[in-house]
Amino acid sequence: MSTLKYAILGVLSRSSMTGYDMAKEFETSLFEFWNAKHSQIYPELKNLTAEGLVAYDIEISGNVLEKKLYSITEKGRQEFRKWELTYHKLQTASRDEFRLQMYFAYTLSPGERLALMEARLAEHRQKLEHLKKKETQFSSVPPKQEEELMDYMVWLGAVIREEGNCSWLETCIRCCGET
Amino acid sequence: MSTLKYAILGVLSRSSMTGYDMAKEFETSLFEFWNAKHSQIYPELKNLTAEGLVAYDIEISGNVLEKKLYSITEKGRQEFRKWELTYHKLQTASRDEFRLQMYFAYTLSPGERLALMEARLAEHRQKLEHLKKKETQFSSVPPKQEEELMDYMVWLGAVIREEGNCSWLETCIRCCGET
DNA sequence: GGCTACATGTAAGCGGTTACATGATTTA
DNA sequence: TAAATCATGTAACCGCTTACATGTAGCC
Repeated sequence: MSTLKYAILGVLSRSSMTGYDMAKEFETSLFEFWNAKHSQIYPELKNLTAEGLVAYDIEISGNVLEKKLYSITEKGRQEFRKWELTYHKLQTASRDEFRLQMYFAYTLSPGERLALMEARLAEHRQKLEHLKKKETQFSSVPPKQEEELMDYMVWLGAVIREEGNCSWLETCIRCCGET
Repeated sequence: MSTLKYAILGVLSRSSMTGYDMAKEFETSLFEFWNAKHSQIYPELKNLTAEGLVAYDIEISGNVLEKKLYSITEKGRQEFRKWELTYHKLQTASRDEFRLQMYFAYTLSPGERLALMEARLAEHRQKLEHLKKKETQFSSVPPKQEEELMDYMVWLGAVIREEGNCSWLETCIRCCGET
């Protein structure tokens, strides 16, 4: 069973929602480590329903619009817990176009190389800044409540990753300057 | 044009080789930031040949075996340089099953959570150790020669990434211990 | 002679993106 | 009443993985 299915089960284990809401959930809360568009979510929800891992109630919004409010079933919770307990080995590093470009950047002049790295650093710094603004959403650091603690941990993971990206590029830029 | 094509052009800009050699090159030198199997490489080389960006000479190995030794063409070099000079914006964060699992780990007991994180930390520490062993391959730190300098930079990027992963997990584990 | 590595391809299938398609509800 | 958002789907396509398929060369 693909990871997307577990992502959906996980989201539904937090709270019931429509496919539409779920697409927004991926865009907002999960975007740092997973993503899925509605075109992938709707068919997957259909499959999960067929497998009995989720179920939906139809809610009427306004006069005629039928919304499908999905919930996780007991069978779904069991299946999800099995995945959640399984340790999944580290996969091969994900594709990174920028690092690929850097690897071949010996063909560029120091100035051309520097321009790419400065642009990248600016983006990572902006992302880091954006992440740090979110720190205030936590009641304490680290939070005591379990659900919030995990939110904090993945947030911290993103912060540390961005700090690493920044310090890497800063070092690279310093190296370039010596040339 | 997909990134794989530029990866291939980049590899061939370093030195001419067969599709088979290239698959090994991806497995060894590039695996930290890109990957491609021979089943993807051969068709792509065919396309690139049709586009006139690469060309091959047939070499006879032994008595009958025909090897295709691929080289980048001048047109290929131009096309590659254009890509190499282009700044490509930061994409949405790549999918990370472990972080997804952590996000939902509030459903687990502290002990169950800890087991996952300890296992992960062990893998990252091992990878970091493995990376650090490669430091000796550089003539100096940082290297003066351009090609080696870029090898060093991507290596450093991998080291910093792994150090970040380790320190993130160490913090997470410490947090768990306080619960 | 047998095993491993070299060498080149194709086919099926999966996960994901982009685009197509439709219509209701809410808000300005 | 127009625009933005809510809401649900399908279709075509792309990049990549796994498996299928074949045969040669070098080494023990």
